[in-house]
Amino acid sequence: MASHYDFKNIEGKWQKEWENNNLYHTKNKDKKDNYYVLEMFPYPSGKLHMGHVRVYSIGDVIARFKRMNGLNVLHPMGWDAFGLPAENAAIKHGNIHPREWTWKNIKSMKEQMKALGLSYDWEREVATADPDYYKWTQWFFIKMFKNDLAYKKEQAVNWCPSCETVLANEQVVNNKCERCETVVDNKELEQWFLKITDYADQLLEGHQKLDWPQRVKTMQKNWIGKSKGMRIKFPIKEINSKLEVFTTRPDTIYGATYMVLAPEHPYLDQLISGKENEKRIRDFIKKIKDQKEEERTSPESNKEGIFTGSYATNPMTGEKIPILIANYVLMNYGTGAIMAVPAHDQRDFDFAKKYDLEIKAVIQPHDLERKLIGSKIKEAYSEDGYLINSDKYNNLNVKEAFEAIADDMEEKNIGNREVNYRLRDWLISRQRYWGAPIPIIYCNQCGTVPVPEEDLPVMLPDDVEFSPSGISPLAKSDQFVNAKCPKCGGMGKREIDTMDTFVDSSWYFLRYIDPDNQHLPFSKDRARDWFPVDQYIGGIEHAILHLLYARFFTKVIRDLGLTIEDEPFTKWLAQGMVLKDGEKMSKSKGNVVDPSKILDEYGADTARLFILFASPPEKDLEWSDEGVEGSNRFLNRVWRFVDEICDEIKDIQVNQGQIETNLDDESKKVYRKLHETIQKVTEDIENRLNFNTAISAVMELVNEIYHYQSTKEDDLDFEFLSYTTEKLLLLLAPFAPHLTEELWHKIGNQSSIHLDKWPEYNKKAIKRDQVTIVIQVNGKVRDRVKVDTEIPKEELKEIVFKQDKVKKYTENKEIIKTIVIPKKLVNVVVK
RNA sequence: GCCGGGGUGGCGGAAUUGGCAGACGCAUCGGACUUAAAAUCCGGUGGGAUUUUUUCCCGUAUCGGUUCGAGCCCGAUCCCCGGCACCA
Repeated sequence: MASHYDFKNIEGKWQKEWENNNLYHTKNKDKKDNYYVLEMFPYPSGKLHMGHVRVYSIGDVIARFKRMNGLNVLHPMGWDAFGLPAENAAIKHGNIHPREWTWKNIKSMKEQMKALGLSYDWEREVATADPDYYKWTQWFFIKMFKNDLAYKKEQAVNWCPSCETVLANEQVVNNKCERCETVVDNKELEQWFLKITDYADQLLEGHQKLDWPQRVKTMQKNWIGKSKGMRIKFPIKEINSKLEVFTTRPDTIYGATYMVLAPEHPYLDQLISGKENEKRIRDFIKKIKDQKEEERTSPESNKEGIFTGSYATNPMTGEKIPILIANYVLMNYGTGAIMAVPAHDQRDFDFAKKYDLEIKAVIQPHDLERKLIGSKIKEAYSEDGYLINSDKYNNLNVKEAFEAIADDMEEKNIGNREVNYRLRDWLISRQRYWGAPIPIIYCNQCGTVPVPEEDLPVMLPDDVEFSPSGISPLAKSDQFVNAKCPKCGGMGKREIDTMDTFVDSSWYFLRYIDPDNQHLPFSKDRARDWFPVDQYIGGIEHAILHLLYARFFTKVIRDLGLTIEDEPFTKWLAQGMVLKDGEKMSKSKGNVVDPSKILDEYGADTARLFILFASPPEKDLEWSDEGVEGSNRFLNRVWRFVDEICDEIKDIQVNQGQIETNLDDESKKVYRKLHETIQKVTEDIENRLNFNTAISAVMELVNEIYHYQSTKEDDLDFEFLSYTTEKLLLLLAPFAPHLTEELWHKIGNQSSIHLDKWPEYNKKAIKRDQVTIVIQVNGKVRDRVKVDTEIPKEELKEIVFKQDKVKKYTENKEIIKTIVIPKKLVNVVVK
C-alpha cells in the first residue's frame, strides 16, 4: 500500500468536478442568510506570489466554513487590471499591447487560483480595465463632478520623474514614489481632485462602528490629522489688509511676539517690494524654495528666516509685531502663516533664540516650582497651566482661556473657530495610458463639460504611443482628443489624463453584487441584500490608501442614494506578510518561494494547510520548507488512516443518535476528543479566525485516533470509526478541500463534502465526570488529584489535606487560608 | 518627538476570563520495521541540580509593585516592528 496520496490526480479531478457542477455559484437571495466574504483583488502581474496564496487561503476557509454553516456565501474574485506594469511591459517589449498583456496575465493567474482549489463564483468576475467596468468608474466621476466633489485646480503636486506622472499624497512615502521609490519632485500643474476632505469627519467617526485592528484605525486617524483651533486675523496697516493664521493655541495669543510666513505666501510680494533689503529677501526666498522637500520639512534641519521689514498688529494686545519669512512654515498646511509664541512652542522658541526675538511667557505651570520667568526660559512650555500677562484672561486655565478668548474673538470678528486637517484632497489625474479616461470635454464656448452618462464609456483609444513623455499618451491620439462638445455641438478637446487606479478599486466590491447590470453600477436592492462586506481580508499596506479611498467612495455612493450603508467593510482582517529568512520575499534578495513549485511538489492542500498552520493570520509568517513537509506528512497521515479502513466502513449506516451508547472505554476517549475538537475548531474559526490553533486541534484528534488504533489493534469498532472519520473530514474540509472530498467519497458518500453541514458538538460528550485538580502550597504546584467534577468545596479541601505532599509542606506551619477554584486548583497558604 | 503593536524553548508558535507555562508542528535523540536506507509506526526532548521510574530549584526582555497566585494587571526601563512628524 502506498504511504502517500496522489495529490496531483485527486486535486485535478475534483477541481474539474466542482467546475462542471458549478458548485460555488452564489444565488441572489434576501439579506437574511447572506454572508459576503472578500479578499482584496490582485493586480494581474501574471503570477501568484505567496502573499496571494495566504490571503486567498484565509478567505477560502472562511467562505467554506460559512457555507457549511448554512449561510448563502458571496465569495467573488476579480482583477485590479489597470496600472503601470502593463504599460511598462508594452514599452519594454514593443510588440504587446497593455490590454493583451493584462488579459494574458489574468488568464494564467486565474488558472493558478483554480489550482489552489479556491471556491470563487467566477460568474461574478470583474476586471477594472474592462469597458463594462470602467464605464461605471467614469459614471461615478461624473456624479462627483456634478456634486462638486470632483474639481480641477492648479497647485504644487508630487511628480514622480521615473513614472512620469503625478501622484496622490498617499502615494508618496518618505518623499519617494510608493511604486518605484524614486524621490518625487514638486510641479505646479492643473489637475483633477476628489474632495475627500469634505468627508474627513465622517471618515474619523466611522471608525467607531468598525471591527478593525486598532492600529489600522490609528493609522487612518494620524493620516487625517484633525486639529481644532482658530483662524485669527492680524491687521497689517501698511498694505491695508489682514494676515490670517491658524493656531491650536489661541489661549497663548498674548505671547505672540512675531509672525512667520511661508516663502510661498501670496502676500510676500506686496510686503517686501520697495523695502531696502528687497534683493536680499528675494534671494533668501529663492534659496528656501530651491531646498529639497526633505530638507525643508525635516524637524532636525536648521530653522532659517529673514525679516520682511513689515509689521502686523496683534489684535488682542494692539502691539506691533515683526513679520518674518522662514523655512519652517509650510504653505500647504493651515494658512501658510503662523503667529509665533516662542515661550510656548518649541519651534518658535528655537527660531526666536536664533534671531533674538522677544520671548514672552503667558502660561504659568500649576506647579510653582517650575515657574517661568520670561527671559530665563530654557525651552518652550507647552503643558497645562494658567494664564499670566494676558489682561482680563489672567488666572484662567488653558482650557477655559481657549473658550473665553475664542468667544470674544468671534464676537469682535477677529477670528473664528476652525478645524484643520492634514488630509488633502485626492489627486486622481495620471499622465499615463493604461487607466480609465477622465470623462471630460473642454469646449471654448461652454468650458469644462462632463461627457453625458449615455455616452459612456469614454473608450481608451488603441492608436497611441505609450512611451511616457510627461504628458498623457492619449494626447497623441487625434481620434481621441477631438470630440464634439455635448452642450453646443462645437469642436472640443477631451481631457487626456486617466484616473489613478485607486479610483477603480474604490468600488469594485459593489460591482460583484450585480456584475451584469447595464443600467447602473449596481442596483439598490442587491446592495441591500449583500452590502456591506461582512469580512474583508487583505494586506496592511493598504491601511491608508485603498481603505480610506474605499470608505470615502462608499460615503459618496450613499449620498448619491445608491445604498444606505456608510461603511464598506464591517470586519477587516489585516493579514501579515510572508517572510523568508526574516525578510520580505523579493527578487533582489533572491529569497522568493514560487507557489507553483510548492503546488507541483506537494499540492494545493499542503500549501494551504501549511500557510494557515504556521502562524495566526494577522502576524507575519516565516516560510519554512520543513514546515511544509510537516503539513504534507499530516495530510498523508489522515489519508493513510482513512484509506486503510474505508473498505470496512463505506457501507456502514451510522446511527448518529445511538452511537455513544455502545462505546467501550477506549472509544469513549476518542469520542470525547472528537467533540472537544469540534468545539475548538468551530470556535477558533468563528470567533477568532485563528486557523493555526484550529488545525493543531485536528492534529491532536488524529493523534488520538492513531493511538486508539494501535491500542485496539484487531478489535476496532468500525461503526464508531465511520462516525469519527466523517466528522474528522468535515472539520478538515475548509482547509484541505481536495483530500477531504476524495476521502469523503471513498467512505461511501455520493454528494460533495462541501455541500454538507458543519458538525455540531455534543455538550454531554465533552462534559467530564472527573477532573484533575492542581494542588498548590503557597502558589507552588505540589501535587495533583483526580476528583469528581461537581465535588463540593469542603469535600475537596478534605481530600487535599489528606495528601502526603500537602502534609509534608504544611507540617509545623500555620495555615492562613485555602483558596479553592472549582475544577481548577486548590492553593493552601501557610506561614 | 507623538501614537499604535510586540518581546515566551534550538525554530514557527500555544496558553481564549489572573489559576498546571511551552499545546500542535519543525528540528533533534532513542526504539520498532528493513540485509540496509528512505518512508512509516511508537516514545523522549525548556535549563539546572539530584539519590536519575526520585525529588527539588530556576525560567515568559529587565527591574519593581499588586495578588493566595502574574506570560497575562500596574509603574519604570531596554529592545524590535509599524504609522505620523518643523502640521502651527
